[in-house]
Amino acid sequence: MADLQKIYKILHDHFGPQHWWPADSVFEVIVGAVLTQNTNWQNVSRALDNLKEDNLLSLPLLHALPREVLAEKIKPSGYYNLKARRLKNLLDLLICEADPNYSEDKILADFFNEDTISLRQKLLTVKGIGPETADSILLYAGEKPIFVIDTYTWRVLLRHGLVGEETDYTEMQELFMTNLPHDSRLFNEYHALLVRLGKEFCKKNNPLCDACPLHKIEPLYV
DNA sequence: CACCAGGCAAGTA
DNA sequence: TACTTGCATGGT
Repeated sequence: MADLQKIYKILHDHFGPQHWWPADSVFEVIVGAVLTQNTNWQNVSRALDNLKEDNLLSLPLLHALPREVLAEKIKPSGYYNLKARRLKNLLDLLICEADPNYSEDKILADFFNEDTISLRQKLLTVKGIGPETADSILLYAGEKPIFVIDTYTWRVLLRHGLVGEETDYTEMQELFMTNLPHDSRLFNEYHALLVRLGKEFCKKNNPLCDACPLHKIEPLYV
């Protein structure tokens, strides 16, 4: 079994650390997690810049901002009406349990001060937050040891014969989480490396090529 | 012009 | 349950 540790080493040796998630604050990670749904990061970055220009990138301010105004600000990220609603739903969750006198940092620290499973289920109740967005928030904002699966991850695993077409999100997540130590820094770097590999070598209509660092790893038996 | 990008929920049969 | 469709901007 070509173990996942070995694949990690290959990727890390090849690409080096990826420094994810690019953001200036925990709150920015959370907002970015919603904005990046089915959208490239460059467009998300523009949307975040719009919010920063107006000094709106804070939990209380965004929560108070009318949805229509928020939608205009995040336009470059695409699906802006939808994402404005989804963000609002998420902000409601973060605010509703919090003491209004607390700072953003305190509110978020309190929010993440709970076990990962409960938090994940809570996030998944929010309309517009699915498994990937929830896990991204848990891992990259909350530093919880949970593995994020995205289309790049799926495509990389599929192309290299590590999983079958029918493998779903949960199965792939379990594959990583039962075969690796539950370390948030490892999961952070590993997922970022898989995305990096996907962008460079596993784009949607690109064939496998010899230059891919995983070109000849052994099949993985689950 | 077509196709793609760090998904998700709602609709249909 | 298992597909399909809507959402939308900006880069290649």
